[in-house]
Amino acid sequence: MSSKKTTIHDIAEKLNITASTVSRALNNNPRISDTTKKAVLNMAQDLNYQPNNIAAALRKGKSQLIGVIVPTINRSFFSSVIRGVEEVANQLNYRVVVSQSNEDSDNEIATLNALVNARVDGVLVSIGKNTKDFDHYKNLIRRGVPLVLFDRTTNEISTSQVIIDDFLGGYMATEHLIKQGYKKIAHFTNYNKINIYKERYRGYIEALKDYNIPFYNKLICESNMQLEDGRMCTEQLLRSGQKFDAIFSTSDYAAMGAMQVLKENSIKIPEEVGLVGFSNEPFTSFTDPPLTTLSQFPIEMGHAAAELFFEILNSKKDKLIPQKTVLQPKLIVRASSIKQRK
Amino acid sequence: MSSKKTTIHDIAEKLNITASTVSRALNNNPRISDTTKKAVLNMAQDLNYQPNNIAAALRKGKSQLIGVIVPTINRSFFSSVIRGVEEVANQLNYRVVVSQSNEDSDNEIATLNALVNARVDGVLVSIGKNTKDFDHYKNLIRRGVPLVLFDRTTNEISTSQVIIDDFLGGYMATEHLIKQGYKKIAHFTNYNKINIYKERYRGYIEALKDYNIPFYNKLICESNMQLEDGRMCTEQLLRSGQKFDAIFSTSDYAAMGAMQVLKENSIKIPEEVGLVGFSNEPFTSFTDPPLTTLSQFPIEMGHAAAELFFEILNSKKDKLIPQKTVLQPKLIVRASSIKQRK
DNA sequence: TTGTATGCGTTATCAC
DNA sequence: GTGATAACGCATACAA
Repeated sequence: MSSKKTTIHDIAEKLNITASTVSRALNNNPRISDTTKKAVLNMAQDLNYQPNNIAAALRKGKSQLIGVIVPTINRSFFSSVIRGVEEVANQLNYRVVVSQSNEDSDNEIATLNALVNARVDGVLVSIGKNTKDFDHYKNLIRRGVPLVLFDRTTNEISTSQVIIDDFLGGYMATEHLIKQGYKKIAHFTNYNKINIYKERYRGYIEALKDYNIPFYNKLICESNMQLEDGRMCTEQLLRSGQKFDAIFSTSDYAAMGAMQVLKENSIKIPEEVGLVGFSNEPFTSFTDPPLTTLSQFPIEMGHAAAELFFEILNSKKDKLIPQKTVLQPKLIVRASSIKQRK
Repeated sequence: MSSKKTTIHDIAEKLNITASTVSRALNNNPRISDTTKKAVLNMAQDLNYQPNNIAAALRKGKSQLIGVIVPTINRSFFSSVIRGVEEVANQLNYRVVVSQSNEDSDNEIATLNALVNARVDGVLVSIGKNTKDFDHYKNLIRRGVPLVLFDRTTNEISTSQVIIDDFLGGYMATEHLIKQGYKKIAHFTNYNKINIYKERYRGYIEALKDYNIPFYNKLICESNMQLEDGRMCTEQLLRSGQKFDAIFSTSDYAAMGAMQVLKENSIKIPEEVGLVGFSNEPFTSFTDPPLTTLSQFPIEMGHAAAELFFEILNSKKDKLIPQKTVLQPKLIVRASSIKQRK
C-alpha cells in the first residue's frame, strides 16, 4: 500500500551504495562494474522503481520530448504526419507529444506556451489557417528553441520547413483534367491566402496557360474548404449559369461536397463533370465514384520534419541555415476524373 | 542574443525582492500586494520570462498534464474523444498529452511508462485489441496513479470507466433491420473477444430472439474488422451459398468493405441487402448509399472520462469506489438500411 | 506583506 | 569503480 514512489536513493540505501552510483548504473555508465549494475537493476525491479523523468529533465535541461502542434488531429493527413514523426523520434529515444490548435490562433499560442513551459526540446508546427501573426514563433527562435514548420508554413519565419510542392500538385491536377478532355475547370480554393493554397492556385493557372485554356474568374470559388463550403461553391456555380465541366478542389472535403451537389442535380461524374480533390483522405476511395486526388505522403513528411528537427537540435545553433525539404505530390487517378471515351 | 532563460531569480534581482515573493506574485497569491504583483508581472514581460513547468512539477509533485492513450489517433471516434477530454481538462488548467499504441501491446506498455515517467497526473486509456495482460495497469493503480478506461475497457481492472451501452447498440441495429423487414441478418464481429464486441454480439442475439428470428451460425463472421476484413467476410458469405438479406457490421470500415463487394456483385443496397455499421465515422455519410450506423457520442465520452478522472484526482484515494458511466448510443438511419416498399 | 531555508529526484563535477 | 556535493527552478513551511 505504500503509495510512496521509490527513488534512486531508496535503491542506494538498500544496496549500501550512493545515489550517484545507482544513477550511473541505471544509465549504463561504462565506469560501473557489471556486478553493481546487475544488483542495481535487480533492486530497481524489486522496488518497482520508475525513473522520474521530470527530475532528470530539470537537471539535464532537456526532456527528450518533442511537441507537435497541428490544426486538428482529426484528419488522416495530420495523424499520418504525426505517425511519421513518431517513427523517427522513437528511434532516437524521444517521445512525441501532440496538441491541436483547432485552427484557433489564441489556442495555438496557448498550446505553444504550454509545450514550451513543459520544456519540450523543440516544436514541430503546422500553422492554423487563421494565424496571421507569427511573433510567438519568432520569439521562440530567438530563445533558441528548435522549430520546424510543416505543410502549413510561412516564409515570414526563418526556420527549417518541409512542404510538398503544392504548385506542382495544382499543376498536375489541372493538367490531368485537361488531358482527359475537360476544358472549363472550376477551382475551389481557400479564402485564407496561406502558402499551400496560393501555390496550388498558381499551378492551376500555369497549367491552363501551358495548354492555352482561357481563364474565367467566375470559375474560382474561395471558401473555408469544408464539405459545406464545397456544396455552397458548387450550388453557386450551377446557379451562376457559368458553364463548367470539371472541378479541381484543393480539399477532399470540399470535393466531397461538390460530389453530393452534382449527384443531387443528376449531373454525371465523370461524364459531365470531372472531379479532383487534394490530400488523399481515406474516404476518397470509398466515394461513388472514387475520387481522384493527390497524395502528399504524410508519413514521409513526418520523417522529413523530424529529421530537420534533429538537425537543428544537434547543430551549433548560432550558424545553422534553415533547410527546406520539398516533397513531390502524387496524382492518384480514380474514376471521378476519367472521362469515358465515346 | 542571450539564449539564457530567465528565472524567477532574475526577476527578483532586478526588483530587489526575493524569489519567493516573485513566485507568489506570479501565482497570484493573495498575500502579495498589488503593487508588487504588477511590478513582477511587468518585469516578467520585459525579461520575456517563461515559467519552467518542469521545475514546478518536480516541486509540486504534479504536472497539470494528463495522458491519453488510444489505439490510433487516426479514427474520428478517438480524435473526437480526445477533443472532449481536452475541453474539460483545459477548463481546469490541465493540458492533454496524447500517444497512440498502434494496437500493439508492447508499444502500449512503453507509452504508458513514458507518460508515467514524464509524471502525468493520471492516464486515460482505451485498450488495444491485442492486449491480454493488464498487469501494468493494475500496477499503476497500486501506485496510486489515477486511471480511467474508456470505450475499450476490461472488467479485470478495478477502476472507473466510461463506455457506451454496446449491448443496446447491437440490439438497436438488429431490431432496426428486423423492423425494416430483413430476416437473415449476418453479423461481422471481431475475433478478439473484447467487451465492446461481445456486448454488441449479445445485443444482436437478443434482438433475434425477441423477434423470433432463427440464428444461423454461418451468418457470423469474425475478423479484425478493417475494410479488407469486411470484404473478405462478404465474399465468404456470397461463396457459402448461405442466404442473407442484411449485414450488421460492428465497424464502419468493415461495413464499407461489405458495401464494395456487394456493389461489385451488382447486389442492390438496400433493396437486396440492408447494411448497418458502427461508430458513425464521417465517411459513412459520404458513401453511396449513405450508411446507417450508430453514434457513440465521442465528445460526450471524452467529457465523461475527464470528469471521472478528476473525481479520482480530487478524492481521498484510499476509499474511492470505481464509477462506471454508461452512455446511450444512437441509431443514425441512412439509406443503406431503408428497404424500399414494393 | 515579505523573507529564509529547504527539498522535489536527478545528474554533473570533482575527488579519491 | 565509487562517493560526496552541488545545482537545475520552483514552491512552501515557517519566521518575521
